[in-house]
Amino acid sequence: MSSEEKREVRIMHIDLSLEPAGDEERALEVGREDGDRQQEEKEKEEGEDKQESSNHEKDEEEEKDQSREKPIKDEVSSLAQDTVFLPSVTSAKMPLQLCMLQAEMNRMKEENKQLKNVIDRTWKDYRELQKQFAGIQQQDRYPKERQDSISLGEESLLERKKAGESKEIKEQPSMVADDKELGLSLSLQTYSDPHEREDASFEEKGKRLRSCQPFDAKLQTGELSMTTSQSINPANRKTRVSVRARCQGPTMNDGCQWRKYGQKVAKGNPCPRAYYRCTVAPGCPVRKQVQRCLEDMSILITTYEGTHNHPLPVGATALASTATAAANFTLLNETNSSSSIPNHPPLSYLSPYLASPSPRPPTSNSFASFFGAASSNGHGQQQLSLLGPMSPWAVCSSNSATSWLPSKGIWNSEAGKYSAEKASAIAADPKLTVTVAAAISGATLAGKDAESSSRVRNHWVLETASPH
DNA sequence: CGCGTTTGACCCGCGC
DNA sequence: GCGCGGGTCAAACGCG
Repeated sequence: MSSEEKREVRIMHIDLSLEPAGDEERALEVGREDGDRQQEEKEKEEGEDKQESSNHEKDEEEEKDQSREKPIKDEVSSLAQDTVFLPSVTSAKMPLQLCMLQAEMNRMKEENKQLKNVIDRTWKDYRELQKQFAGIQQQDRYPKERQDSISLGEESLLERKKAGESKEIKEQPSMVADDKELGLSLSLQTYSDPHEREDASFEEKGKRLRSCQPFDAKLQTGELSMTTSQSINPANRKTRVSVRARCQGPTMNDGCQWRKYGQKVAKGNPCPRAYYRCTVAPGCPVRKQVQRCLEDMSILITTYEGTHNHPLPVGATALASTATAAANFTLLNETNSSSSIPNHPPLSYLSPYLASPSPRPPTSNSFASFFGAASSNGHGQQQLSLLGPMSPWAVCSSNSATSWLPSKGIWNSEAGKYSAEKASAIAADPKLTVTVAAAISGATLAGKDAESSSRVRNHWVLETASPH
């Protein structure tokens, strides 16, 4: 072992960071280090036996003796020097010194053990609390939930949630924080009755604003994820897309230019809601509302409304594409299930150039594996889970992070028979394939300055409400 | 000076 | 009819 390596070992031993992520690794390192140190001690002793002392060397020892009386932090650095230069040092006083060193080492080992115990206890408590929290949330919000999903080689959040409830949380508490899981969901709703739209849309919106819902647990633990919800009102041809994003800045940078025209404090949320108008082109009817989530101020809820009357910047195209995908999904399903709405309005809330309300007959299942699965609750609401790696595509002014939270009580046991059918039908729509792919690639583009984009995993949920 | 933001007033729909 | 709440308007203000 080289002197540099030995010095590094010393430094690592001193580092007793309480970071949970590297706990086990650090423990291993400490173990290895202890082994190394024992080896070093043996080497020391051997070196002592072999070498005779000289006056010059005695001087060195005396200097070292003096250094022993220095504070511990000085001693630690001198320990490294001891280790490095020991082979050339011999002394009759060495055994005493070694005893002192070993005593010190033992003391530090004890300290390490105690700290490790503290960390372990803290983690146990944390896991227990997380388990309880997940259980409570499940009881409160998803009493009869059923979720289907197909993973893309990566385990679905929903799947994990379904299979092990809080198993993941229980067994891998650091996973959520470590993986920086990125979730994207598209929530898309259509209403034949304006009142129904108002009620359902705003009620749901209100619920989402008031509470951050189950997946927010992940958000709160540092997950990067995104939520998009879209509601379409055939009556007034308006599209609403809601995007949840963890964002430090006042607004999300979605690629468009916006001008603020109002601000209001909405009931139930002390955080003011800001109103923006698109200024990319004069007369563009698109507006957006921006409001912080009540329960997690770091989450920004942005709701877009209307259709752009101009081409979009690249950054906005990604978002638009994803929204269009959601819109197309609804169209497809409505068409397949003999929709009561014969002619759909342009569905892209962001751009008419991206809207493509022309579903095609299923020709391929190749995309089915990308999408998780679609299901229905038998009340006209459908949800599609999809998974895929991507980078954050809506970039906050500071960084990007996004998240999604499913609406309440979406799933039920009747969903199964819809799932395969719809997943393949959706998958068969080339336009959807293209738009989602565009969203993903655009995401990478738009989110290039987002942190940790290489490690993120995504969870998408597409949710629709058919006007039956 | 132009543009964007702020903020109080106003409008409108809804429920009682 | 009245009150409430959400959404919008527009004058005032700030900034580059």
